[in-house]
Amino acid sequence: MTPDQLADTVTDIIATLVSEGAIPPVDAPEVRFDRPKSREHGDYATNIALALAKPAGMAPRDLAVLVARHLEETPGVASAEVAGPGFVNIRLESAAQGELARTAVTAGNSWGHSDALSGLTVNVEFISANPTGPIHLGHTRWAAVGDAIARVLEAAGADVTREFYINDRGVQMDKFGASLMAAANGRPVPEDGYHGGYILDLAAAIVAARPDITSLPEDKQLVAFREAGYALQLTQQKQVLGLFRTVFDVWFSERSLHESGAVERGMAKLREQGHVFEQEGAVWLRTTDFGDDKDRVLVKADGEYTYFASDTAYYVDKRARGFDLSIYLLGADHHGYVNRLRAVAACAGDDMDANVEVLIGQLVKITRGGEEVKLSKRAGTIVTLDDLVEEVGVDAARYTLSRYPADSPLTLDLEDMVRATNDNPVFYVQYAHARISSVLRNAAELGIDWEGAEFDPSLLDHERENNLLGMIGEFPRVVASAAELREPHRVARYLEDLATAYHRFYDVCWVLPRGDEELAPLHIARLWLCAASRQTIANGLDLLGVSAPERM
RNA sequence: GCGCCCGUAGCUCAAUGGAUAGAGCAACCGGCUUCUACCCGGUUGGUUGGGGGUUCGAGUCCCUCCGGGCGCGCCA
Repeated sequence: MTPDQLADTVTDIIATLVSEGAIPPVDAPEVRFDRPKSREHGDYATNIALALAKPAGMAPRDLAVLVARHLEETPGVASAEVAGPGFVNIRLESAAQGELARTAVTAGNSWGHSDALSGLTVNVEFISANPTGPIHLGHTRWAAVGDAIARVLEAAGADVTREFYINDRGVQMDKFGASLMAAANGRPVPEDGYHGGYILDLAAAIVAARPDITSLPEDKQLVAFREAGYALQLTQQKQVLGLFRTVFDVWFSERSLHESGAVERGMAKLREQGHVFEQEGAVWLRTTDFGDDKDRVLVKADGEYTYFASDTAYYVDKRARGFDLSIYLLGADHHGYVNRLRAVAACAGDDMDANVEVLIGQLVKITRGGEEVKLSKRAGTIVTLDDLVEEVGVDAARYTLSRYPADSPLTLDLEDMVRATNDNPVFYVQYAHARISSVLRNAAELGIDWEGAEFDPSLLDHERENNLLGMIGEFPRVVASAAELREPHRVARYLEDLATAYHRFYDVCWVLPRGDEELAPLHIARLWLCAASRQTIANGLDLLGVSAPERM
């Protein structure tokens, strides 16, 4: 029996109580069953009586007694007790609890998935780095978290598109080209250019592929370097992100917005909605109509489109492509964009609460041996995604970056990440998976067909088995809340607890027959529990883009 | 100056208004003559930055102060 089924049961009980006149008709709050921190409080607990007390005008404990009395009659429920100010604590019969193992194994790779967001078409845009340098650690948090958000949304049934917006237009591109040209000609890179060592490598690669490039006139040469560098850099970004298992469905070029007429279409859409005005020779969008602190310029007095014009066109284009919800993942240094992006949606005639969502993530502070490393592309002191993967591996990097809520500031020490490899929780979780895999391999070698054998879930009544089953039962709700809150770190934290529950079980409960011991129903039941644990860990790791090894 | 985010154990961080604020690391003590010890058990460690408020209940919500980060262009 799952906690959600318990909740449904209580919803029915409340409806019954209302129809019997035991409690006044009220809008009942959503029923939730949680796993209490202390097992003395049972397998599950609900605060529904406390939440219902005020609207019903009754004492919480009186309500709790009514609910508990009905719950005790529910099949699978061993006991229901009222505790504290009005909590209802439930104990399940071990058979009802043990059924969770069958549920998880039967569901397989879709265990934990739901249809909570089915029908929702979501565009998740993240990283969106300039194509003027490698993906660095500042972007890497989003490479891990953005992809994990996409994965949990998919698990909740949403139709998700991962999108990378390429800022390939504007003065930064020209500075990039100028830097490459200077480097190729043995001249110092301009003060406001890009100074990383990668510029020299890129310049050399460009010259090698096209030796005559440096004999072009300066203006043509700059464009040639810019375009060649852009192509190489973009390819490199795609390749590195692919290595990191973050694969984008769409790489969207800012230039293409201008070339395809999308900018004009976006402007037309905004004009149609009546939020565009002209002042002092410039064209403005009245974003202050929707909570922005100042209006924004779309077209400068000199006739040039602003970057903001691209942003608005991009949003309108996303809508035209059929996305119900556009999620933007931005760094804290862009939090000033939140109001204007929301206002853009509203100016386009959309609902800024429903159609757009801006998630702000704090920046990652990088230290090396306790000393801060400044991530400056221009100063050339960057730590790239490439470096990180090479040093710690994809699994450790992805996991470490996605086990913290994105809105909490994070300090990572590079030396720690390398040295503390064995202490990284990702290995703890993966080890549990490998350990279970080993047990199941051994079972197969012993010729035990646990899947085909009779499974008696009531045999799983050991305290550690009960605890492990309870953890497994939480998985679908963890996934659902991770999707709903856009917080995939919940999956990681959950997996650590689940791994602990498994290791504790394993420590005390022997799974396979020993020596010439005969195969008993308990062995079978425990193998089901192992298989359910493994399936849950594997599915959870997959949501984070982390591998689930069979051996370690 | 205005705005947003943050402040939890020595360190890095959890905790969807719920019961005694939890993990990992670090420190100390213990556990493998049968399924992976990358594991398990135990001990030490807190005025959740300070103060006030809201309520059955606040780390969580509101006000205020302190401290830190970031943002406030017809730049991109």
